[in-house]
This record gives sequence, C-alpha cells and structure tokens, in this order.
Amino acid sequence: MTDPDTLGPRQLGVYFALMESVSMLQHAVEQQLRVEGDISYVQFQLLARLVAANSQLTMTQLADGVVYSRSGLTYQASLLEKAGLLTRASSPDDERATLVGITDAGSTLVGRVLPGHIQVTRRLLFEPLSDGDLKRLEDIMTRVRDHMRALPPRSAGPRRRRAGPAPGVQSGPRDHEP
Amino acid sequence: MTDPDTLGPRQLGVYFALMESVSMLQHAVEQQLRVEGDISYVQFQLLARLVAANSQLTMTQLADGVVYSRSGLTYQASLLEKAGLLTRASSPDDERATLVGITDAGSTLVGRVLPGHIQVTRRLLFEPLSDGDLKRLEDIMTRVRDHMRALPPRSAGPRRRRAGPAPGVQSGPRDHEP
DNA sequence: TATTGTTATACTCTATAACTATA
DNA sequence: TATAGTTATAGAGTATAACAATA
Repeated sequence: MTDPDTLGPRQLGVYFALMESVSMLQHAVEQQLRVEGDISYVQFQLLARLVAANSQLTMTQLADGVVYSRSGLTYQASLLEKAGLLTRASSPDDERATLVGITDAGSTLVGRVLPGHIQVTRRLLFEPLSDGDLKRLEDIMTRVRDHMRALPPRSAGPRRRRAGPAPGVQSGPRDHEP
Repeated sequence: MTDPDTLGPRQLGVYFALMESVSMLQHAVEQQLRVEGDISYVQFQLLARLVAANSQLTMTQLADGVVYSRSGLTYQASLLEKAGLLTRASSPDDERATLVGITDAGSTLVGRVLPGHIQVTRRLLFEPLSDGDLKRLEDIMTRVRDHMRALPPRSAGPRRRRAGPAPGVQSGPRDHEP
C-alpha cells in the first residue's frame, strides 16, 4: 500500500498548487523589490535577517537557510557592502569569522521596501484566505518546515555526472570536468 | 483596521514558513533532477507538461505558467531539442506558430526521473501531513493559486530604475541603459 | 586537522530589445 | 497593425575548487 513511486491525485494537486503559487508569489515579490529598492529577494532576506537579529551575525549564521553555498553569500555580501547597506569586519573573538552588520542605509532601505512587500503578499497570498484558513495553513506549513529542517542533508556520495541515456541538456560542449 | 502595511504574527509565520519550505523543496527537487536526469526543474516542467498534454503544444501554450519571457522558453526549448528530448516544427494551421512535441527519449526521461521526484516530495512535503492536513492544504492552496492566476498582471508602467537613495546593488558599472 | 571565509572560474539562466514572418 | 517566435546581448546569480588564515 501507498506505492512510494506514486502520488495520489490529492497529493499531486497539492504539490502543483503549492509550487505554482509560490512561483508566482516569488516572481511578484522579486519585481516589487527590484522596482522599489533595486535589490533581489536574496538580498532582501539577508538585510531583513540582520534587521531582525538586531546585532551582528557571522557569515555562517547569516547564510543559514538563505543561501546554499559559501561563495554565494560572499558574492551577495560584497555587493551589499559595496552599496553601503551592510558592513563586514573580522570578529575579535574568532579571527576566522567575519561579523556582518547592517548600516543605517540598509535599515532605511528595508523600511522603505517592506510596506510594498507586505502589500504584495497580502494581495496575492492572504486575500483569499479566512482566519480559519490562516490558522490551518500556519499549523501545516510550520510543521512541514520543521520537518524539512530536521531532515538529513540528502546523500553524501559524489554528485553530477551519471551514466543515463540522454546526452545531457546543457548549452556548450561542457567537457572539462576538472 | 487591518493596516495594509502590516502583517499579523500569524501571517508573517505563514509567509516565512511557506517561502522557506518551498525553497528547500525546490532545492531538493532540482538536485534530484540534476543527478538522475541531468535536467533543471524548468526543463522537467516543460517535458512533463508535454507528456500530460499527450499532444503537441505551441510555444505559447507550453510557456504558460512555467516561464515568464518568450526568449526564455526559446532558450530552453532549443536545449531540449538539441538533447533530442523534444521536437519543434512550424504549425500547418498558423505558420507563425511552432508546434512542440515530445520524443520517445523525452518520455523515457520523464518516466525515469519521476519516481525519484515523487520520492523527494513525499519525503520532504507529505511525510508529516495527515489525510486531513492534505485535504485542507489542497483546498487552501488551490484557492490561492486560482486567486493569483486571476489577478491582473501588476502595473503596466515602465519598470526598473528608480530614484531611490541607494546607489543600486549590482556587480559592474552597469551604465548603459539602451 | 578542521573551520571560516574569499577568490577564480565556469556556466546556467533570465530578460530586454530588435528583428522576421505570418495573420 | 498585431501576434508568434527567434536572435543578440548583457548581466545576475550560483556552484566548485583552490586557497589563506585562524582554531
């Protein structure tokens, strides 16, 4: 029972509705942030996290859940630093660590962009939901998130490259594999 | 009442839980598709849609909901065509239109990749949900999706560029503005 | 030796604008 | 004139690997 290779029609419906809804929401939110603050959603998340923390964070702390590679964060942080929205300084406690703090300009930007951000989520996501829906959705999605956070980070073996039939779907020749 | 610039704590919780959950789910799914089929999620969606349609689709039909620019679809379609996963031919009915069809290799790839895809969503998303949760979530997210689909496509004025205080957060000089 | 973060590099993907061809 | 699609181009973003410095 419950074939692991199959989803019931209800599960399929949930999966597609969820992915499509969030895709549209992400797209709308990205646009709003770009128009009103000239930042991406990732950049907004980083700044918002610093505002919420109300203190400096290390790069590792800042990355958690927002970005999936160290270099990705360094890239974004250096852009935001260049734009004067945050500061970086090496930690006195641990000279390896970098402490990231938000600047006044950074806080101001978050404050300027947040109302529009909220309006978009309200209009797209919350408008059709009753208080009961909201309560149920909170219960469910909180549970899902905590479940996902707790999962082991999917396999440890080598990735990429696989002996499948298809020749691979990439643009160029792509034959370097260092 | 209900200040449009504010979200209640429950709404904030829903918003964050939803965005973070789907972000993790997307990441996991992208990895699985890359490892098992060497395709991206967008590419998977395009192929899956062709399988589901069980007939040829025009580029416009195929794009709907998956991709937000015409050229983006042309790009992906040309990759998939090059990889032998789909075909393109101009429509006899309307010579402007391109009919896209899936190849045997394309169908095979979807079939090969789908079980793992389902296992990932099952493990990450559905594992912690009861039948009741599932029913409620379907009801809610279907409503949200239909609501979003029905919304007018957010403003028509010119976009990008804005006279905000921040100097903008980009990498290079970026001073060409055609 | 393990951990924190940065850099170099390569590549994927997306979007805008200009263009072609058909309706 | 409007619509379907492609092409050229630019640049944003991401990930891997090699690296440096500190614990």
